[in-house]
Amino acid sequence: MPYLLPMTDAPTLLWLRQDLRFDDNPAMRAALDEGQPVLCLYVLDEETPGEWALGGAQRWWLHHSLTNFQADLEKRGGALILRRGDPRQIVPALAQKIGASSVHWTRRYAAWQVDTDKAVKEALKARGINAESHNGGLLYEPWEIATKTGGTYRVYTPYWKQIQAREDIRPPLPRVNKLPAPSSLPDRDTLEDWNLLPTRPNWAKSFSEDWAPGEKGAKARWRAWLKSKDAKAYDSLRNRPDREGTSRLSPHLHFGEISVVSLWHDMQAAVAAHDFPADDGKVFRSELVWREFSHQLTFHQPGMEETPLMEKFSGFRWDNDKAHLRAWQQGLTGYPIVDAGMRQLWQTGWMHNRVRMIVGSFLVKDLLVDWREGLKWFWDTLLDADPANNTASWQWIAGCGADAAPFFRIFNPTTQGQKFDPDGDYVRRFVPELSALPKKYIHAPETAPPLILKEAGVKLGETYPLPIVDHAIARKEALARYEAIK
DNA sequence: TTTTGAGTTGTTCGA
DNA sequence: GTCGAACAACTCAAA
Repeated sequence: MPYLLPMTDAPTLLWLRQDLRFDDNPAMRAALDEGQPVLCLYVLDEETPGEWALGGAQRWWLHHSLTNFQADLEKRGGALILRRGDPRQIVPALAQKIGASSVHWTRRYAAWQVDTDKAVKEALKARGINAESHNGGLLYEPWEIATKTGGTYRVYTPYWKQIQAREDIRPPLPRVNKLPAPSSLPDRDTLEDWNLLPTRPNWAKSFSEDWAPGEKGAKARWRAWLKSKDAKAYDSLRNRPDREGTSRLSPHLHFGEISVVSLWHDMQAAVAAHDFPADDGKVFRSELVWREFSHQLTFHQPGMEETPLMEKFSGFRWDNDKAHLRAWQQGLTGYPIVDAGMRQLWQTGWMHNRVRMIVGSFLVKDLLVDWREGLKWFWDTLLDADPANNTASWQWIAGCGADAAPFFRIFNPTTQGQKFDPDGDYVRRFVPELSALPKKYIHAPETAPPLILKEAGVKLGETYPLPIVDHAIARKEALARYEAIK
């Protein structure tokens, strides 16, 4: 029996990144199956060129997620070593120092992440240490889903059809309940050393009202949402920012606090038990597959964060007006649904998906600001900022990505607001200066009669901005710019 | 190889 | 107010 082996035997190193969980964790399971004590390592990489430094919002999440993970790990007899620096040096050096015979980790798929992992693997092999990476983040590896001719999918629907037809997603692995650490531990940082939490000002102070980082919080949210009334009308309510129509699991999924494989099977089981409508469950699973689709694109299209998938877009003429970008970031565009979304992002670290599309379309097509500016802002402010999802979605809304919207599809921020926030509740919550406006005018305050504005305490241009651009004019200009690169 | 069918998330115009 | 057509033609995937 492996656990009877003497503790002096070579330990195993488990290098954790975006897999901070004990349920269905293939890398953790494999490390445990080595039958030796396991040392867990997390490396904060702030120096590798090309590696995107963690955004501000995600630093807050990581602090809490690691705190909770560490506590859960210690309950299981385990130990977490925190180190800061370049993993290509730290991982092999630490593995050698503790005399590890093997190192396990969960794969990541953006080009620079793959490069880092390759370098770590080579350095370990050069030292005679076994290195194994695992799929713990996706339903399928990016190379497992191919077209009939062996190519990669650039259109979502056939990709989704193939996954539906396969029905070979692996069952979840059992939860790890014990993960004994070696008796002596190497030097390590403390979380406090890393200064991940914002101070002066503490702009994240309200985050904890909305979020519970960590595996426990992820599971609680998933279970509660699955039972909720709004979830069971997912197909229609997922588009309503004023309702609890979406699962809000994205930050948990990003940090690997919950497994996408578990979500898939849980949903299937809920449908089979008649606890969840089959059609809505299918739409939810197709959203999980959108995440897969973005990850396989990132893997097969290195440089996607910078380069439009459709080459002709390289010549697009942007305005990149700094004042417009700033107004968008601050939620002061004069379009209530846009401003509500941008303020939700700032206040809660998250934005509803429908509203992400509206603000994205507005930035790119109404303000003619380069989608990469939007990508950067989201990277810094979103708790769920993910290289694959964030990049693929910005390219999609800009019209230059895979399966992108046709150029003439330009969202009208007013009608989108009326359609998806029909009573204006979402706007009232995040744009309080408009909260007294009747719903007829809540999405277009500039059309309200003076008396109505006065009664609602709104002074356009003072308490709330006039629209910074006229949508009808901006739309025509965007179409002309697209015409120029055709 | 060539052909055929189809493509997340929309808006506007005019009958 | 509602509805269908036009937007403009391109790329992808499969037969």
